[in-house]
Amino acid sequence: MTGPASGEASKADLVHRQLKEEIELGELAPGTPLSELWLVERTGASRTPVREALRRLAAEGLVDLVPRQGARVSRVSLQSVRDLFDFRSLLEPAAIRQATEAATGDPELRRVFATMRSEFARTVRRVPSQARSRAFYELADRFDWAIIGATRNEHLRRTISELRPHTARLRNLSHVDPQRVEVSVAEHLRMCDALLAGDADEAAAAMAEHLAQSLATIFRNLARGPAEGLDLLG
Amino acid sequence: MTGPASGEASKADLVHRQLKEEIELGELAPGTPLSELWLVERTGASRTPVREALRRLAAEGLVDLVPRQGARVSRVSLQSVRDLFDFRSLLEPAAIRQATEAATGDPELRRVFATMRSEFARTVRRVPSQARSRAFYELADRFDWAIIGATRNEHLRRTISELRPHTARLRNLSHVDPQRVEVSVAEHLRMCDALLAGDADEAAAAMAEHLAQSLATIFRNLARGPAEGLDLLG
DNA sequence: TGTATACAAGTTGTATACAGTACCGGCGGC
DNA sequence: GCCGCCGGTACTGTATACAACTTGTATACA
Repeated sequence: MTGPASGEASKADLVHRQLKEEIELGELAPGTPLSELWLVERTGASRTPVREALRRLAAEGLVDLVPRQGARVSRVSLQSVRDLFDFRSLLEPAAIRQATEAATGDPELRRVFATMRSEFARTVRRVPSQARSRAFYELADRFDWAIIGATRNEHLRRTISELRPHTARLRNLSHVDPQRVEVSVAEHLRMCDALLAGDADEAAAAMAEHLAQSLATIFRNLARGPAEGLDLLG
Repeated sequence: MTGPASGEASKADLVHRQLKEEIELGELAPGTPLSELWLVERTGASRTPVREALRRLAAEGLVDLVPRQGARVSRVSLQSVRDLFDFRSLLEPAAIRQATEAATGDPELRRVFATMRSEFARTVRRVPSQARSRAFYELADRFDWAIIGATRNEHLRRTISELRPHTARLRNLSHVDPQRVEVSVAEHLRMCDALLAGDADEAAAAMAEHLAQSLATIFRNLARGPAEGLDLLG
């Protein structure tokens, strides 16, 4: 077999997606060596698509590629976490600003966010605390994607999208803080309210606050508990 | 020959760099089809490194890659220009802000920018207007790189760097406006002064103003003159 | 014992052969 | 005359063979 069928995904796409997911979930821990031959055995594809997948992951920053030496799952340092959140704090407030403006003139989009707002509220009220964090993160993901989707600027959209796997990985590598979920729901409600009210400044401020709180929580947890899979370099 | 010598660049790197430069300079016009075989003939490398170079260029947005169809030099629309400058207006003020803060505590860095400031001033005073625009753009490039280099945040640095080829290409595809150069020098002087004075807000404002003026000039020129190599879709 | 060197294993970088698809032309039917 | 079918061509996607480099280890030597 050599060519992929008509509209289907190429093997390079499949390998790329699989590895990306495994890195996100932490199944492939930071620092894990990724030999091309090993991935060939593992995925069933040949070296060419494996190579392409690795290069793509390297471009996204999920893999560190040393020229004549090989690839490893990229490591996570305190500095990299700071950098990530600083950068998100620059981009995502701008994105929610654009989304707010887009929603102002688009009833359909408003409905989407209104629905999400009620879902956030329900998450706090009705979902048992056991399953709450999972439900919340799923919902928060959808919220983020809705923001991204409502972002007009192509570059902004792409750049934020490429940051998401890093954020997700960070969440999966560290422990979930149940208390954090409660507060984070409130932050999302604030964002929804501002967005639905058409108040772009307030929405942006709410997003900035949300990111600052997320970062603070991560750092608190790291200082307290063990840093599973994290390198404490910075 | 198969492996690259010790510290040398791989063929994929070479092809990538060569194509990037040709696209930047406009020698490969937007929309030009880039068949792998054609590039093999043209560069002397085999398909594997050529493929890798194409994928990399696609990731940078310099090439449009249609799955079973091939690659073309990416097209430039009015919308893409707007998007590019809107995005730069988000990133680069933040970058010069960081650079300003970095320079405050780093005499060596201050010296670099001080030197550049005087070079900008000299460009206006002494360089004959014939060679002025070339000298100016070279200097402006160095200025931009200095800003990028002084940027602490890894993501910010990388993202701005990836935007630069697009900006450069735009400049090379459109006609240079000698009047614009005069004004742009003044804008750069303002940025230098603010940076050296340690006034991050003013530096950021100056950068925003500079970008807005650049965009306005481009649009004015496009409305007036012919749009060489540009698709007027947006 | 410490250092330098040669060897071996494993890895990536590259070239190339093969398989399957999309596009383009001409031809026949309606 | 127009539309749909069909083959040829050129291309991409994939697999694999080969060459060169890097690293680690064992050995010889000072």
